[in-house]
Amino acid sequence: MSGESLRKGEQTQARILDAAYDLFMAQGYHGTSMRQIAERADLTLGGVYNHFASKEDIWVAVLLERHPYRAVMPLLRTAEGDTAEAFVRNAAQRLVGELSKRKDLLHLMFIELIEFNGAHIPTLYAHIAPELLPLFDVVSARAAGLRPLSLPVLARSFLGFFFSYYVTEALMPPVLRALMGDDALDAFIDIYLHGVLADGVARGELQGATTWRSEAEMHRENPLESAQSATSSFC
Amino acid sequence: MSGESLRKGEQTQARILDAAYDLFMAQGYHGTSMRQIAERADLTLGGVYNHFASKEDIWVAVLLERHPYRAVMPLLRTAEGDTAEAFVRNAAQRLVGELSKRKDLLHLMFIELIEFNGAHIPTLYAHIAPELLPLFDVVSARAAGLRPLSLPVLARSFLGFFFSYYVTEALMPPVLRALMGDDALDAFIDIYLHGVLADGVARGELQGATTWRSEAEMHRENPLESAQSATSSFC
DNA sequence: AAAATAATAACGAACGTTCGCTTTTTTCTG
DNA sequence: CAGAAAAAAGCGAACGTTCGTTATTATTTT
Repeated sequence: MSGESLRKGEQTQARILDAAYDLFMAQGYHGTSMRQIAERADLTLGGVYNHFASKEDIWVAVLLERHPYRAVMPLLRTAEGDTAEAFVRNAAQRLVGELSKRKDLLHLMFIELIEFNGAHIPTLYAHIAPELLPLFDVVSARAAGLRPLSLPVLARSFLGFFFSYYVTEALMPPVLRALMGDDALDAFIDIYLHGVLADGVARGELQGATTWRSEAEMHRENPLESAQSATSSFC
Repeated sequence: MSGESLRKGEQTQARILDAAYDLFMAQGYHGTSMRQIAERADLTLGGVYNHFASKEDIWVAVLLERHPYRAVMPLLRTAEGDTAEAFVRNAAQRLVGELSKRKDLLHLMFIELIEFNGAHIPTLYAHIAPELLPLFDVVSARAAGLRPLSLPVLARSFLGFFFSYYVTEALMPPVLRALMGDDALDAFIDIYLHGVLADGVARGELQGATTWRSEAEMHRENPLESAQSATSSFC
């Protein structure tokens, strides 16, 4: 019962981080107490302090160990597709797929931003910087099919565009999300690849091409009734 | 000294909301105490409770009164431009301009999401639903120049894409942001209008067209050194 | 036997909220 | 317009609870 197994203390430490992660995600940092962490880790309050000196130390450990880059970067690094379009499609689907499976991933960063004003972000980036650069190489290998945008612009627009898929998922009124249907991601990818303008169209099939004009006209016909029905479905 | 002026209690109530808003933005909901709110509103702790029954009531009042839609929707409703492209450009510049001037706008929604799990979002949308629909009409009037995407997809991609401009502004390592330069927004708009693919290019000048390939190759030459220099600039 | 880990109990401080009282403001009335 | 009556607003202290943290003591693991 030794050798490859973790030492007792390391197991407990991992249990504390597990408990803290779950609670932070559900209630935020200030909304979570040390007593809750201790109880969920099957430990007494005092016992926790044998492994972490403070509550904030627990947060930093959680942040460094569970930050979303850790989960997202391998997905992007191994994305498939020879052409730029196929690669972007695959990478976007992987990214959003993972984000929607694990809605907590970005949550961690938002807690850091909101409750700490990003005070630990420099520490975080110092921790993951070595993993960032190989990612650039993957993108640059497919650069031939892309317009000559700068690498930071590309990275930021790609991540931002599909991160926003997650954010709007949470922020949008349910009734609007329902109108969007299940192929919303395909429509997002399409916009990212080809833009919203109609000028250079005729690039093949367009998913998400619905009867939206008639919807809008319906709104114009009787805006008040639409507003009221929308209002009621919000609640 | 009466008539058009506010009653005394309403002034104080507004002062409480001002104070609470500032503190919530800086420290989050759970990170802010009623005593801090009282002090910043030049009031005693007990006095606050003459105007709000609880701390959470203050939060809801702040959320309903200061939510970003209130500031953003008039900007979009009065955006100019006859063609779809001109309109999108103008609307995006207005949106991001306002977001970067007032970095707190989205913060409010994130606090709601993180510290309350969005418990008040239905209330919020019930509150602003009547303002949402006129916005749809504005977009549908310019629909001719856009590809036939559904209205919700258009709304979500537009807001999401440029909201993400704000989010990545806060999340990205400073060294990457610096690489992007000041014309990053123009590049964002361009991507939203025309996409990232090179297939339908030759649409005129392209801002942000830098020597990014050489940068990437520099990284490939000596990845470790780049990583270390990047690491050091993070801190 | 030594070192690491856990439990117990307690600390002072801060939390949201309530209370009784005084002062100010508004409204009613002559 | 004055002044009393009513209502609203503000104060200061205290409530009971929970917070993060820390000693001290007991129990396991090495």
